[in-house]
This record gives sequence, C-alpha cells and structure tokens, in this order.
Amino acid sequence: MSKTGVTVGSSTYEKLKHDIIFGVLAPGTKLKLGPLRQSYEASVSTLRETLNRLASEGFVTAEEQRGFFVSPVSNKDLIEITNLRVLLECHAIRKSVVAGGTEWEGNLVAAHYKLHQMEKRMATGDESEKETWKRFDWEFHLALIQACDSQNLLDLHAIIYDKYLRYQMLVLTYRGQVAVEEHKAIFDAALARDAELAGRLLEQHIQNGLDHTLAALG
Amino acid sequence: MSKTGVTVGSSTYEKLKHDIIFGVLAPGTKLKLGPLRQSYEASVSTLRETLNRLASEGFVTAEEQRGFFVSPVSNKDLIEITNLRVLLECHAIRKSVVAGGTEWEGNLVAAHYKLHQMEKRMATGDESEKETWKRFDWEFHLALIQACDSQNLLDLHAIIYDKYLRYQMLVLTYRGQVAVEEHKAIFDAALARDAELAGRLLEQHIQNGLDHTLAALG
DNA sequence: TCTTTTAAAATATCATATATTATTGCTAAT
DNA sequence: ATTAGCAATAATATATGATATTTTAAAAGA
Repeated sequence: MSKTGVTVGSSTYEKLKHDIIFGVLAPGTKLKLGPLRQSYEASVSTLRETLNRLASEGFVTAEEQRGFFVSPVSNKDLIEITNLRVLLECHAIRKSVVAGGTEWEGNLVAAHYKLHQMEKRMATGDESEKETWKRFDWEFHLALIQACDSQNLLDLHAIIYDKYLRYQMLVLTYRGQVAVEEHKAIFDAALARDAELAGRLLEQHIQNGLDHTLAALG
Repeated sequence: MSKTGVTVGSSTYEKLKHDIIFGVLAPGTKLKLGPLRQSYEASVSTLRETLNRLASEGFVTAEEQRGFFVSPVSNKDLIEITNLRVLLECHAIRKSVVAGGTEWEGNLVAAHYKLHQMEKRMATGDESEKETWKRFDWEFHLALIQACDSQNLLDLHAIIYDKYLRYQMLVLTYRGQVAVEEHKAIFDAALARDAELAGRLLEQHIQNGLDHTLAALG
C-alpha cells in the first residue's frame, strides 16, 4: 500500500499499520515490545514512537504502564466509523464537485478507469490482487473529494477511511456488479457537477457497504 | 486543564500540548530536542514519543530527518478547522439532544450553570481566570454533545476543538453579552429537545465566534 | 558566484538501567 | 480441600544516556 519509508521509524509505522489494517495482527493482540523488536527489526524506542502515533490515530490502544494492544473491533465501532465516514466524505464530495477544476476532472477520470479495470478482473473471479483493488477503490474515493479545499478534512477522512478499510479486510468479499454500478453513478454525477446527487449516491454506496460488511460479520 | 499524568511521557504530553494551545510556544517554533530536554525535563526518547503523538493530532509538524515544529497557523487553517467543528459538533448535538436521558440533562444544567457564573465574572471585567472560563466553555459544549452515542465522534471533536481553542487563545478577548445569550439559547433549545433549532443556533454561535476571531486577527 | 569540502549541530537509533505490573508458589484460614 | 492473602520472582513497560547518521552551516577552492 505504501513504500518503505526512508527512516526506520517511518517504515516500521507503515508495516505495523498495514498489519493491523489487513488483519495480520488480530484485534486485541497484546503488542509486547520485546517480540515486536524482533519481528519488525527496530529498537524499543522506535517502536514506542510508532505505537504512540498509531494510538493517537486509534489503531492501537495504549494503557498507561500496561502497554499497547491492537484496538478491538465491534459492530458498534464499525457503525460509528461508517457514520463518520458518511459525514466527512459526503460533505467533502459536495464541496469538491462544486470547486473542482479540469485537473480534478482528469484525476477523477483516471482513478475511475483504473478502478473499473480492476473491477472487471474481480468479476471474473480473479481475486489475486485484492489489495490492489482496494487501493484503487481508495484512490477513486480520494479523487472524488480531492478538490474539497480543506487539508484538515482530507487528513481526517484518510484516517477514518483506513479504520473502515480494516473492517472490510476482516470479511473481504467482492460486492459485485452492484458496487460497480454505484461507482459509475457517483462518477457520472460528479462529472455532471451535480453535488447533491453525488452526495446522496455516495451516502447510499457507503451505507450499502456497511450492510454488506455487517451481514458478513454475522 | 489537566493533571500531571503518572508517567513522564504523559505529563510531558500534557505540558507540551498546553504550551502549544496556549501560545507559550509560538507557531512555527522549531522544537529542538536538546533544549526541550532541559525545559521539559525528559529524555530524547520520551520527547520524541510525545512529539510523534502531537504530530498525529496536528499540533506539531514533523519533517522526516529534519525535526519537529509547532504547527503554523493561518486564516485558511482556522476557517477549515471551524468548518470541521461545525460539521462534527452540529451533527453530534442533533444526535445528543434526541438521545439524551435525565443523566445528560443534569450534567448539561450543571455545565451551563458553571459557565454562566464565570460569564458573569468576565462581564465585570475580571479577566483573571480566562483559562477557567475557557474550560467551562469546553465543558458546556461537551455536555451538549455527550449523549451523541459515538465515542469516535467525541474523540475527533475533542481534537478539533483544541485546535480551535488554540486560535482563540491567540486573540483571547471576551465576546460579551452576545455570546452569553447564544449559550443560553442553545441550552434552552437542547433542554426543549428541539434538535434542529439547537443545531442551527450552535452553527450560528460557532460562526460568530469565527468572525470575532478573524476580525481580531486582522 | 558557484561548487566542493569540512566542521558543527541536530536527528534517528540503539543498548541498557530503572520502575511497574503480572505470575508463581507458599502459608494460613475457612 | 479450597480459597484468600502475601511474598518472591519473572516478565514487561518506561526512561535514560550514549552512539551513529544525516542535515545544516561555514569555509575553502575553482
């Protein structure tokens, strides 16, 4: 999902975050400094810096003098995260669709094209590149809101999206043609500069994804 | 605003965050580890943990291999932060006003009472306890949204609120009787369980605060 | 003036020491 | 016997100072 940063700290951060989001480290797992030191090839200090960052973002839970844990998951948390994603992303898409210029349009077209190519591969049953597919999904959603003109909003959204992604990865299944059509509809509404429609379609899209995930979680 | 945590790390975090929010450390200041080590009486590693946390939250800006800076301020950033606060807090108050029980009402009444007492003191020109006043302001706004039933939303809001507070502290002046009446109106609407009205009044209240701050910043 | 070299400062990383928490095994009481 | 309380020990987290890299600044050379 991202290359190995230049410093030990940043690459450790990337690796740990990836392993939490993609379920390599199960929810609730105790993150003991000693063992982590070996598996991530970093010193205690570097690991603690990383864990503190991840704790601020909510992927890790820190208990004073008792150490770090992979944050637990729950249906309630998933629903809260989804509601926040709807709140932030729908607000952002409305701003973005109104403000976006030609540059924005170009990036959006490119992002949708790439996502659609991958969706076609997924439709054939080729599930060898789920991570790539999810990355293109992320890039498409990011492209939609990119022109919202608020870095603070984009930053917040990125974290919430990653938390949402973690739940998706727990049950990762392809939602199929329906989701493809939803993406297309949002894409068309955005290019047509219909901010309200784009917002409504996006909300429905995210809501459907939640239902799908909740059903898969049982 | 917060007590001196039990570990060196947590108390350093509290102190540094406080000093950034309350302007002791000016925006843009380079945070060199050596000097910090002395003024905050903590080791390099402990300081780096703290700075990484604050960087995640946006109070500090980290540049790979170039160190840490107090995040800069700008009118654009203030406007972005305010818009996010409106988005999050108004959403939360609507949920909260609908869902709140007697416990919530009680806390809200208490919070408003305390805030109002302090407002009366401020009105007399007694500006000796600005920090206390701002804390009661925070507690009132928190009490309003407390029952929104989303810890994720409350966590996000707390960070955004602190960022907003930092801008207030740069120009700290008492907005006077107008703000007092706005608080009272929001309070009444909340107790009357008029979620829509409470949301609208809150949005206007925050917007007015922004105008006041922008005017003071010049 | 521009590039290259050198010296100083600052950051990133580590290994180790200290403090805290968790575990184990024992004793005594019900 | 079983369990509650308590001590001793092990495991773990926290904190520090020292070291290795990297960046920045200054000086020298073209």
